[in-house]
Amino acid sequence: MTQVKPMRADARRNYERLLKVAAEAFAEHGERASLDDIAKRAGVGSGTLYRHFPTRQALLEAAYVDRIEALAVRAGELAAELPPGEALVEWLNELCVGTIQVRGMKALLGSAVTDGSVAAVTACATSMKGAATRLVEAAQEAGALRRDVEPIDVLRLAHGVATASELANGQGESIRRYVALLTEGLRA
Amino acid sequence: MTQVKPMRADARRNYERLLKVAAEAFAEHGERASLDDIAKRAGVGSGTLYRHFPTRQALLEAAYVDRIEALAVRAGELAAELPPGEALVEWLNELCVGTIQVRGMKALLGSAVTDGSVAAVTACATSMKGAATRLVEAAQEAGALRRDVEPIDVLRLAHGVATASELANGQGESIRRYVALLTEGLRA
DNA sequence: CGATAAGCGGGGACTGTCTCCGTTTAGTGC
DNA sequence: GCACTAAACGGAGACAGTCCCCGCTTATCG
Repeated sequence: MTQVKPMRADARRNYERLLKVAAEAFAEHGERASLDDIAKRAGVGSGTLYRHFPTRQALLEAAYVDRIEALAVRAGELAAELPPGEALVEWLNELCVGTIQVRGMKALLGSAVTDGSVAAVTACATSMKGAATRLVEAAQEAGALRRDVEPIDVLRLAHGVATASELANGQGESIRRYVALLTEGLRA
Repeated sequence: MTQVKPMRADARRNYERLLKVAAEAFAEHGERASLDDIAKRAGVGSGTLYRHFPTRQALLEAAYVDRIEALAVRAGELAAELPPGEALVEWLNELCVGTIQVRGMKALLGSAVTDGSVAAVTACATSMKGAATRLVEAAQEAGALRRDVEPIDVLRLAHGVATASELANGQGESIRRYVALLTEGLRA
């Protein structure tokens, strides 16, 4: 997983600058921020950007891995603090909020749970699925969640709920209301 | 609503050809089909396309109004055939299926229920909201639907569910399962 | 049949993606 | 220090898409 050969100093510098600039750009302009523009703002040529990150997906993922990891960690914390059913509900809430608040993350999380996409097996997809699986299984064991749903279903539905709240443009606390509706439907 | 002055014959011909070609193109390539390409395939210049349909939205809407109207009509039929609660559930099913099966329609329906968009007041948005309002109110009166949801919420959630099923790429009858989960959560 | 305004259409400016390849430079052994 | 080499750079340019502008064409009407 880690670098076999250490990167050259200039390469590493550019890589890091790109990541920083990309996170800003995606936050500012959403997932469709101009890549050449990101390269320009990072003070590198577009060739350099595309060498480090062959696809928009790759850059998006690299820019947000830490946030994804944080969500996965959060799943563990909630599992330790709350009863299984509540832990799942609370995590879904935080997941949806994150999906919407951090512009650009929605596209990333969406592709992470898309079936049939080649890019399906990525680091963040694995993290998310792992976290969801633990919470879902615990909730099912505790009898707080119907047994006919898979972790991936829960992730997809969360993505759907985030999409729905997005349509409401944050009107009337829609995220919490919609998540509540979802968890109502998921209850055993 | 109707044309104040009748269109010139050539204008009407082009308008109609564009509509036909656009429906095909959107069905084939999704909502992002190239507009210049549609113009070319219809045998007109791009200027002509943009004059008739100033935005992609406008073309999308014009190409699919009939399908939207059909859905609205279907709402009426279901309301007459089934008890209020079931009518709503069945309609949501058909709505979601349509949203996914007809490529390009998702974008249109999505923007129809987006809050804060300038394009919000369009013919298809009005139809959808009307149909949803009737079904939702009837279901609430019959005690089959929670009273704390608005018709627009239902439409948005349906859109979310369609998005979720789309992520599953039609695997395992996901549409019906997800709609069932949604309606479970919506029950009074 | 002409006049005329409605309508046409494609050239071109612009923005974005992504590749290719000549040039630069970090790292290494001496 | 110095020279060598492979790694890395960067930006020009091919390509695709959007959208506007404006000189030309043509349907329609008196």
